[in-house]
Amino acid sequence: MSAYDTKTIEPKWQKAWDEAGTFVATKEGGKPKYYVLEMFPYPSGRIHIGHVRNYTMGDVIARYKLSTGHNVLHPMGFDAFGMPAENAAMAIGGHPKTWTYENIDTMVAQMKPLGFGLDWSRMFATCDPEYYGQQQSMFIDFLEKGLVYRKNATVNWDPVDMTVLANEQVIDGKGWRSGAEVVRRELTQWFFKISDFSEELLDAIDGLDNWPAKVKLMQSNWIGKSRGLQFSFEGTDGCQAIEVYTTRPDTLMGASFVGISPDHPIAKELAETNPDVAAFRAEVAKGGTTAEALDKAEKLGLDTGLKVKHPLNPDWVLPVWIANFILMDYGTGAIFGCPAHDQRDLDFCRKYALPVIDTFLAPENPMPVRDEAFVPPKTEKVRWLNHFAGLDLATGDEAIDATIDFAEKAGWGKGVTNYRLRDWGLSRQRYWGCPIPVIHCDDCGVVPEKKENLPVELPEDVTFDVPGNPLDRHPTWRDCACPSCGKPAKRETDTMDTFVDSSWYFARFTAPRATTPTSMEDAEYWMNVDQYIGGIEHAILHLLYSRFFARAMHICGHLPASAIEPFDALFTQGMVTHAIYVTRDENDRPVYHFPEDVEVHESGARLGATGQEVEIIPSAKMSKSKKNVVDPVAIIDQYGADTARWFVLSDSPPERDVEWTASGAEASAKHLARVHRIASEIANASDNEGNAAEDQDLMRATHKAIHDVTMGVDTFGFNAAIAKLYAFTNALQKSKASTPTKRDAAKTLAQLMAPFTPHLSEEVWSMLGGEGLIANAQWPVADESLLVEDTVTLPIQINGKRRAEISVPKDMDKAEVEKLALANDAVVKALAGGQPKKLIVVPGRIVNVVI
RNA sequence: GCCCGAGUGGCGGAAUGGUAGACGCAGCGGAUUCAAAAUCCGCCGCCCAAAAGGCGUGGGGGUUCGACUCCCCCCUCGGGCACCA
Repeated sequence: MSAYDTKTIEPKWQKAWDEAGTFVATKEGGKPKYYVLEMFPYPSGRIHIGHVRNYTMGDVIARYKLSTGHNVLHPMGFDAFGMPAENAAMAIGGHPKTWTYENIDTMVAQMKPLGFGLDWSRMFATCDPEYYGQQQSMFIDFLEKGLVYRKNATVNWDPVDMTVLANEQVIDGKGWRSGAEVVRRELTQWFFKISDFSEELLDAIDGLDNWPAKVKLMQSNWIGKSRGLQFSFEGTDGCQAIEVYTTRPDTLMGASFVGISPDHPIAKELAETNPDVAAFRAEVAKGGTTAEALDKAEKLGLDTGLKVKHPLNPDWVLPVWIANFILMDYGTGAIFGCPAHDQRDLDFCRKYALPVIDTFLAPENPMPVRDEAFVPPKTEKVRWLNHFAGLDLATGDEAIDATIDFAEKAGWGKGVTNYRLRDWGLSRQRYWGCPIPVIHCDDCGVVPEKKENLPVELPEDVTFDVPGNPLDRHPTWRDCACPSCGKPAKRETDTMDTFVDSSWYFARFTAPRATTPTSMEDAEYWMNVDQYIGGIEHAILHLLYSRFFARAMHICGHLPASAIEPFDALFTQGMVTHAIYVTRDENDRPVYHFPEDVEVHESGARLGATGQEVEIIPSAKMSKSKKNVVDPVAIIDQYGADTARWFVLSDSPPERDVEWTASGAEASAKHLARVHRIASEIANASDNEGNAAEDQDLMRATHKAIHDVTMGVDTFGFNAAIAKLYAFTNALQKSKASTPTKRDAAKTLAQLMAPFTPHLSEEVWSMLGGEGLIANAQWPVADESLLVEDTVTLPIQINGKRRAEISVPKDMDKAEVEKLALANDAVVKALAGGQPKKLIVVPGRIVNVVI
């Protein structure tokens, strides 16, 4: 009997699949298609155990669908542009391109031994000029269709390094390298008009039936549709009118100030002549640009001295303040503050001694507001005080509607629908990204590059010894002739956000070598992605941008109308987490360490090499930059790919995060060896006559396993499917059935395991005389008649607590069950001669006696 | 700060509103062995000497004959917050 030797088995079957072209996607045979896609990886250097988990899930689906008669597309590529490559070039020298392609080679070499059923012939990286050239071509199409434009937007500016920083490069409001206080600065940047699609993107969420509800909810909230009132506060002498947007117009009588954003045109204008305003704007421009930073920053205001008139009473004037919590991008960049019914406004008014005016009170317990704003749900009735639209007892929602009506009729305001969703800024002042294919000409303005000159390739002769974008200081690349008039002009030196790269790769996989962005014929056949798998961290940005992009691509003729929602079903897998180990350098900046370099004891953790004490930060998503990654290569080396694949899907439900622990892989390896051993014994056993009852039992167990495992795979219950496979293996091992029945059962076991442990399954299949490759064998179908049990065990509860059980025929009628239950010892004892208050019989389920 | 999730034995976790803890790990006991590894068999939520019984799904309330599951409040942890990918 041969041992379970993964080092010979696994390469053998990988070669067999390769030679048979098992996983090369084709459109032939008139079979239904199935497109399964896992979010493609960033080539950080080496794969980690989270990648293995993610791609194994996709592979289980891909192999299962192949065996249920589908033409399967299961591709792989790399999201290869981005900051880490430039950081590596800065830190260790070399070129981002070299670093990136070497990483890709390494990762492919690590993925191949895992035996994923991928169509490697379709692989590409987004930094391939063939890919980003097509992206540039689409950018030009988008420009023609008015889907791209330029405007000013704020960036994190490092005044020492004289460069733009990413949010993650701003630590506590300071630049990560220079340590200088970051300031917000405006630059002219490129934007996609995603906001034109707000309503459509929101509406279409309803149709995403196979998306997780939480993702749909997150996207809805992100788009943030609101209805409110837009109107102007007339200025008094010297002040222009200020247009505001409010979602609570009903509280207008509670207004105590008008607030404008520090970036509001009026604030900017004032700053030119008023040094206090200029100083205030400079002060609040410190720190990062993130919503979180702005939200958490201390609320600061400055009285401009300007006054405006209340729209309902021209004698009532309100002061105009500049406040740092008002965003220029949302609404009109100006608000009125109603402290009685908004906690932030209340804090602001208490801080700056502005009045607080109640506009409504709780019907019972009508207490005026002191230090806590009164903000009941908008569906709750409240008592209005002198409401201008004549309301007395009404809900917030009713009051808002009535107010908008009132203002529209009176002609001083109009109801407006607003969205929180902002246009997508795609400009990046960095080298390692897709160049934006436009040229700036003094005479012609912004001119797109001619399509025949695409791709606009990145120049290779660049260095990263100076901060900033090397494209900016590369005259021979930057200087060019205007495509329109031929005069000397300059190329755009901004590159695209890497989210652009990942917003259409799924479409490119359908025709990865096409000389246009997509091929309609292939897109029509393969789109949509039937099952998309990726991390919940992409719930909003990547998935929303992709939904926008598919629409934009359709408008430009690159995708059929049927593909504007590109992902039919979405599954968000949990992350593999691990503690982070960190020490501090001489400047108190964090230095991260790999788990294998750290020795963890009960008393604490130390660096293996130096014994230096290490701080342990609780588990977080595995990330190369934090070095809390586990390399699967050692596990594959020691136990084989199937063990790694089996292990990452067993135990934890796929949607949940898992904390990585090294123990447990061995147990998986033992189980697979046991399956191999059982199968070998059965393969070598001579035919015999078992007894009929044993045969019947094993057949029932087999069909139960087919049913349960199929359901598990269909519903992403991989851990549950694996538990059933354990149970079935136990049943097979203990069975006294005849050899032919056992052989059939073992072949079925191999088939059911094949999506998870394809190499072992092929081996067992061939050992037992299975025909051809198990990868191509038809998935087994459960015989319903073998699934039903004749008798069922009914638990008997007394007052909801289980006290006994009875065994009854499956279809025994209710009255009979009641009789049996009342005759049960435990029930008789509990009743003590009395009558039950209530008797509940759920046929086939449970009996509950209420006493 | 705002939006979205998750929390069940020593551990990973199972459970259409119907027997809480399937399956696996660890642990304990046994068989086999000169011995060990491997393998096989059994036990295994907590309290109680055991039985009977009681308690038990992050905490507190509620709905229900019956709640891990539904509702309300709270705690802790995780994800996202538009330039990490």
